[in-house]
Amino acid sequence: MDLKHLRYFIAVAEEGSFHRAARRLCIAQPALSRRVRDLEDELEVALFERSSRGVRLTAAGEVLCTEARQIMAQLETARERTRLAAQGRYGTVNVGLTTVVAQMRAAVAAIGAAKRSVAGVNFKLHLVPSDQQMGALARGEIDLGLQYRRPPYPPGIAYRDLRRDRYVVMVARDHRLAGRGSIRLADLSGEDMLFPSPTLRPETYREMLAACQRGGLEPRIALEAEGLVSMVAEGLAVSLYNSALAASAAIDGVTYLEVEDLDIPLQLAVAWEKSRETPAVLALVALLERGFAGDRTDNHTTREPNNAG
Amino acid sequence: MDLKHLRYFIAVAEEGSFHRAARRLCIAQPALSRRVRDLEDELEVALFERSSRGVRLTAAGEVLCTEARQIMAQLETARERTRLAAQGRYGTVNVGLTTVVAQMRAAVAAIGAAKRSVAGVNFKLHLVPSDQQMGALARGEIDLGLQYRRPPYPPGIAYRDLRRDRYVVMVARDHRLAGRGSIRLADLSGEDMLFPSPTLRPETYREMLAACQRGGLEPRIALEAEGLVSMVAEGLAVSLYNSALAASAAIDGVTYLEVEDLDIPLQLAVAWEKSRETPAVLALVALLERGFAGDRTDNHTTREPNNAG
DNA sequence: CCTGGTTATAGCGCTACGGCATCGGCAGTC
DNA sequence: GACTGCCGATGCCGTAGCGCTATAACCAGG
Repeated sequence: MDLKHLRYFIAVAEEGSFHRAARRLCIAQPALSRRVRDLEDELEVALFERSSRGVRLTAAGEVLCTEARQIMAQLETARERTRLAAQGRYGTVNVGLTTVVAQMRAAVAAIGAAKRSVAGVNFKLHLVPSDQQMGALARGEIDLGLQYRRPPYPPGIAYRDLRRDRYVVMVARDHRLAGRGSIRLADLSGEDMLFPSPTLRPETYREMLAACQRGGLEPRIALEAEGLVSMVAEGLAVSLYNSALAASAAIDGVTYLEVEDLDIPLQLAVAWEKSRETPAVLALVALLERGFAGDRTDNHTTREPNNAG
Repeated sequence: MDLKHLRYFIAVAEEGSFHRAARRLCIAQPALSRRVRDLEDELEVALFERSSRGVRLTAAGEVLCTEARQIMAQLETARERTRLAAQGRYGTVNVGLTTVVAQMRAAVAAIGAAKRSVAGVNFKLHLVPSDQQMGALARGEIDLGLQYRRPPYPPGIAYRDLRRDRYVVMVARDHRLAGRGSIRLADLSGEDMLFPSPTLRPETYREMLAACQRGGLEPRIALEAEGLVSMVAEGLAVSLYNSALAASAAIDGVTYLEVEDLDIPLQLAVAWEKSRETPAVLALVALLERGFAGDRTDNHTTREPNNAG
């Protein structure tokens, strides 16, 4: 079954005549007769009742006619959508984000804005851990990755830094340090700590350990895990925490403290593979940049008030 | 855009490799490369990112792939439905009925039963006056006609008689003849009558007039129209009426009487064009025959009680 | 009976497609 | 670092499908 055959068939059905249809299609009538006959032979179904003064659709022909019209329409939309997709104005953009980013209002808001502003493009979100995002980008599993990461990036990957955050320390509300507002690393001596895992996140682990030691702190690692607020609330440990999430994570029983001498920047960035850079991707990048424009730099200096009780 | 191209494209997309796709399609790899390139040239869009170790869909390719798959699926259903339609197990059967038939429970019930029993077939009803049904059948506007009619039928038309009815006389409830149960034509002398129109229904008119004259009645024609029950109720005229509808038409203020010496049979029949006879048509015919099996013959002898008060 | 309309059939030429042989690029291996 | 496989692209040739013209067969209306 060839599309040309269907086109021809529709023309004959609409004109009710091989002659007129042939004229409309700009081909000769015999050729048209043959092609329609071919279609009937292939389907083993009579599509027209022929008479000496024109043709009429059979019941089967009637059905095929509506079906064929639908197929033609769908073909047209396929063409259209493919073209739009090439311009990044249609299709699906797969966005990978870490659990931390997924909890950030600004990031989610920017994606929502993109969805509305780039009509026809569906942004599909996937939770992808930081350490897997570059691989996922390379394999094409995601088109865009949102994570906390600093250069270097692998070759072929483009990125934009969006915003810098800092580490704070999350402690139980009745902890001896609660209410201090800000501390130094050395103040955490003797505390059980939640700490990045050296196997899951070796870079972060090394960096963090080095920073602690620079600040005169040999951390006592209670658990190689992060973000377990309930453990902090129970007073089982203190935990380093992303300042961007500290306020929203400050559930009952915990509060957070600034750390004056912890100088590890947390860089939120968006990355994509240059070869898969489409207008839709760039649009989302631009929206993200705009969404985070207010807090591009580390806002150590403009610290917001501690919301601890 | 050729279906063959789309098939090829889908194969390459699914296999992620021209070589493997070519093997699956049983063609050589170079031919496949060319055809996919043709498709890309036509759409002016890159569908694959080629590398020395395989290919990967671009965003546009991703979109076209899902679209193409849908088109293929729809093509398959088109094939399927066309075949089914040829067997009369799919599609639309246009049924023409007169207003009188449309008021008959048994006819409507049979069509409903057909709708349920022949899944996939949609029975579409059209009100078509008796005198236009043969033309509509010939022009293919309807596939099946239900009307009161006796042979002869035009050539090429098949039919089945379904049931015979008779004429009764509808009179106002306070009419001098009301309560008589049955009368003779001569009893209607001097009555104003509703009578078939000689222009709209010449056959019926002639037949009816002849029958009246045979019965010794020279009808006084008040209006060339039928079925105007409210006129009868107001006592402005009496009217001949189809016995099948007399009971249901006996609204407040009217009743009906048998006419002993009016021997014009009312033959309910279903007709169709032999050349457009499909299993769906035959199925509906069979269901209609079954639905009317109980009253195939004129039931003059088994007259049901007059429901007039 | 002829004329003008319809669709179907026959024979010819071109285009598009598929086949084979080969080239060029990249990765893993010895 | 050359070698070997595996990949997609390119060049060239034969063929099958499609459209063309000419013509037949059929039917209705003048």
